[in-house]
Amino acid sequence: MQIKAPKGVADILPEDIFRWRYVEDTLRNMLQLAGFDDIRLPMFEQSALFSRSIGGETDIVAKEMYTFSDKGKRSFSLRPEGTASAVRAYLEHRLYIGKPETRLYYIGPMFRAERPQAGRYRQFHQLGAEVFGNDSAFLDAEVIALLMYAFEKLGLESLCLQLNTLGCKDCRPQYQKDLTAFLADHKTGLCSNCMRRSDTNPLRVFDCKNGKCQEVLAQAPSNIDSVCDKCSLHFNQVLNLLKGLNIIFEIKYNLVRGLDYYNKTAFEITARELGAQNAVAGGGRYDGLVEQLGGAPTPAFGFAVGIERLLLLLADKEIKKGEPEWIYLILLGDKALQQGFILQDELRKHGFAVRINSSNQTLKKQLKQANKLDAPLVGIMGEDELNRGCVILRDMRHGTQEELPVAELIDKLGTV
RNA sequence: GUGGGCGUAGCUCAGUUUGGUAGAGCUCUGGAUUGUGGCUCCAGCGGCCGAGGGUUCAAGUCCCUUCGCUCACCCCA
Repeated sequence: MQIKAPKGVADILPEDIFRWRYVEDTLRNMLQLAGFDDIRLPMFEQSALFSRSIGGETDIVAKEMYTFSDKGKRSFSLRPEGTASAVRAYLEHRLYIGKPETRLYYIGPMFRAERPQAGRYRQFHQLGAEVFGNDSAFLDAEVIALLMYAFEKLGLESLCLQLNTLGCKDCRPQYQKDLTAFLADHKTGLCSNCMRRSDTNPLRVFDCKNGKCQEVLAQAPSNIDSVCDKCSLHFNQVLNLLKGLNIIFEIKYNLVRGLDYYNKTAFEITARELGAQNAVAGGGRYDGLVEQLGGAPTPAFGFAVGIERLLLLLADKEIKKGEPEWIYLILLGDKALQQGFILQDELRKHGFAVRINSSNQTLKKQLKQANKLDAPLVGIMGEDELNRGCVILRDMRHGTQEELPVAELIDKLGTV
């Protein structure tokens, strides 16, 4: 039996790389416009980093992490997301020193041991961005707007921006308590799924499609009424700023994120076309996390974009490849092959991309191979050309060619 | 972890209902005479029909088991 890639883990093949580059470059450019710096974070961390930040009871930590121990007793985990690492690096290297705020972004693979399905993989790629040290609603709106702009540049339409406020450490616990108490009182009216959820993830109950559950929930305490004045003010400010930028959004009071560290603004950008796993980006504010991981109290806001999901949305889009100029040397006979080999070396040292055909086959066959390789230019050297110190330069796109001295080839290529 | 769908050539798939010699298109290789590619035409290579067991004179086809892929639940990017 052939060894295959693990379930949910995919090769990104050469023929698809240009699509990845297109998406990554577009997002990178957008982030650079807003002063984000690139950071490269490790792909595994001490397990405790994730359980402490994401939350030990969350699905991500409780059942989706790839955890292993090294030769000692230390437990490590492949990162299931990037924010925890970013915060860790921010603290470890004192990236806050000398700056009023710190803006970071990173891009790379994340790992979650879930059952794969459309848009969900065990190794997948995220671009994440984090801002530390700014508690203003202007930041929330700025970053969300930036992301929407990037998606617009990518040519994505019909995306849906959903927002919610999760409250802060002062008002959220009370709401959670109220809601849990309410659900406990009305357990009999709920479906089995919701009964389970009322313990594990109470807010999720609002998502239920069951009509009976919805009837019960109509009486439930509402999130928006329960957040404190400060949170409410912050949220409304974010909404107004977005409106001022003509960004269309909807408020989704049952939007809840699967990571414990979020507070206040939470958002998700979804795409109908994607099927069940329809979130292409998600994020929000996490003002308590830096402190929780041992730093000074530091407000923070961040998001992550799922690259594969973005690529799924762009699957039908024509993306231009950018065909580089290069020359394929067709060499007929041993002497020409020797000369061509040296010429290949010289051309590369002058910065021209070049490959020789060392098969010593007939001209016809070598031309066919040039065609299959999509060579834009071909240099032909046989006995005749060799004797005259010349080479035929053929443009494969137009089918035109000319003969010129080998010495002039380098100059000529510069002008093609 | 739990369900549904699907596994036949490198790729996309017929063939399974009703058991009877393994198929098509694309790709690939060679050819259509001399040192000029793409287009066309001709020929050819390529398969333990996912794997194992069972029924049968006979299994790609029917039965059981198993593995893989995929979609969905859950959750998330």
